[in-house]
Amino acid sequence: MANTDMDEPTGDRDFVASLEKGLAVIEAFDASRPRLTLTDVAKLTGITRAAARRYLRTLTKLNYADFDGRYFSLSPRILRLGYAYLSSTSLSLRLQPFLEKISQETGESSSAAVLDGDDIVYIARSATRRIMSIGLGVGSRLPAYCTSLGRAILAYQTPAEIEAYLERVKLEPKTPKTLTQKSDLRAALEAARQQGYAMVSEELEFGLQSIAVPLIQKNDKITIALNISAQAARVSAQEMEERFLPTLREASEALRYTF
Amino acid sequence: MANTDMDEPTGDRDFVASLEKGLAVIEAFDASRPRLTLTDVAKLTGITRAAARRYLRTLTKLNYADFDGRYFSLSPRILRLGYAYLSSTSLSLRLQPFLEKISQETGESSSAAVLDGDDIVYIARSATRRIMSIGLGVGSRLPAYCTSLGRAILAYQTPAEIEAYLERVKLEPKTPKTLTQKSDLRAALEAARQQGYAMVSEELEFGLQSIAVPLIQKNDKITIALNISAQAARVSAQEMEERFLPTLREASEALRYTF
DNA sequence: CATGTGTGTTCGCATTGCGAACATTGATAA
DNA sequence: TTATCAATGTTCGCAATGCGAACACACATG
Repeated sequence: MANTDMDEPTGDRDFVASLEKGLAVIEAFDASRPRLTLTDVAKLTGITRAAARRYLRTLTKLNYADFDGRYFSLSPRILRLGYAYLSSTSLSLRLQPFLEKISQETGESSSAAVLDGDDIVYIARSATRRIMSIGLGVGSRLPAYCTSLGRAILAYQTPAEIEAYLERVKLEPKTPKTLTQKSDLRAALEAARQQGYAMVSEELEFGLQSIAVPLIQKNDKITIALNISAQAARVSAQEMEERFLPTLREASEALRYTF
Repeated sequence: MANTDMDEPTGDRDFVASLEKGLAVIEAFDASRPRLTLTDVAKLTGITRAAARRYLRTLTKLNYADFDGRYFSLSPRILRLGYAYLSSTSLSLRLQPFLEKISQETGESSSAAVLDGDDIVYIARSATRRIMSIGLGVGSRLPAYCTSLGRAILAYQTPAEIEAYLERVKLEPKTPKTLTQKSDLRAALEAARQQGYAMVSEELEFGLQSIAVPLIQKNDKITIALNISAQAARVSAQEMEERFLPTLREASEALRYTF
């Protein structure tokens, strides 16, 4: 995920380009690239090898990264950065009891996520059982277009924001059921907005079904949603709507205006 | 948490001081300080107001922070930084199934944590029910000295590392039962090392009891531990040892050398 | 209304971080 | 085994970036 917009001169004397590059270096690491040489990081971020070397050595010196003589890897201290956000908003802390209650009442997994760019990020989760092949802990991110959480949030953005999103998003099929036509996604978002919830059946992953509602924050802002997920083979869409939607709405209502 | 060691000239031309300051700015935010002015950040980090202003504006421009005209706050994008670590190590992903199995078998909450400095950081968790007053999601941190996870890891550090840790740690009492004598903690760590597990009863929080075992990583390194927590009123220490320890040991054995 | 304090901003300048050139290492071909 | 080449890591002269003292502004207080 090379951050090529670093090349754009901002002409802004208040901008600290070194911080931008440093953060890009951190984000160069991911599941497919857990250990990187300085040349790897230079290629992924578009900065020179000399610069990559300086940032990596700085991160190592500050204990945010480890070095084994050739490869760099991130260290647990990096979690302080994400924790700074989670603790500062207390999102997890305040949402968790509601998600656990939902899980307990429905016997299914429940999550909350926030929209960040074109992705949703999980900020709290209560899992009764494992129904997905990928682990979804706090901090995990998924594309918004094919998740009920993403659609429940996107549906409440301004028409201009929705159109801008539809224009730039690439609707990659995750399953044969994934909506890949932008007109279809636009209609699904409009429907979600009308009915006050979003339902996604096997668009993200085969066998997975989920329903989500938006959480109305202060100033009627909406960037958070709550959901319930279940296996499509065990729970039909109609059951989700009849059994789970009231529970979600109750939780959302209790949390209205508290964020 | 002012980072005053930034004032030390490192004389190191490979060190990027701007990155150090930028990361310190991010870490200035926490639960007690979710929204800060640039003057607040300057005070907390020890940098000038002008510098604080540049870093905060840079973070805002990169969408890592928000600005309302006077106050700055972190944005969800910051979670990408912690996610870079979690996804790169796949720790949560690989540990989660084991913790869920432990939770299912024992009916109690199970967690995994990694040692980072003098704290433990939660990296995976399976909670059957809420038994603590504080939420403990991934990224949460607790002091190592009064947690079973912390002791299960500390017990396996080198004697020099343990002595260095005992010298610098401040054993603040969290409850009347917290060990506050360093000789007592040293003995508890030695006992944990001998018996292969650590047990903590109501030292972190009243009514909370937990048992943890270390996870032996590659090269016989130990920086991760697994635990089970329960309410002291419901489960005695002896029950934990008899019923829960085998389950933990089994999981730890299955994961031996895989990290 | 004047003064003092706290907070935010500017711009001349020095230090910091840059990257071209060099050094080292490892792979490959003869 | 040796020479050559490519890839990767490192250095240091230098200019651009980030610094902070001084200034500007806003608000509180007497």
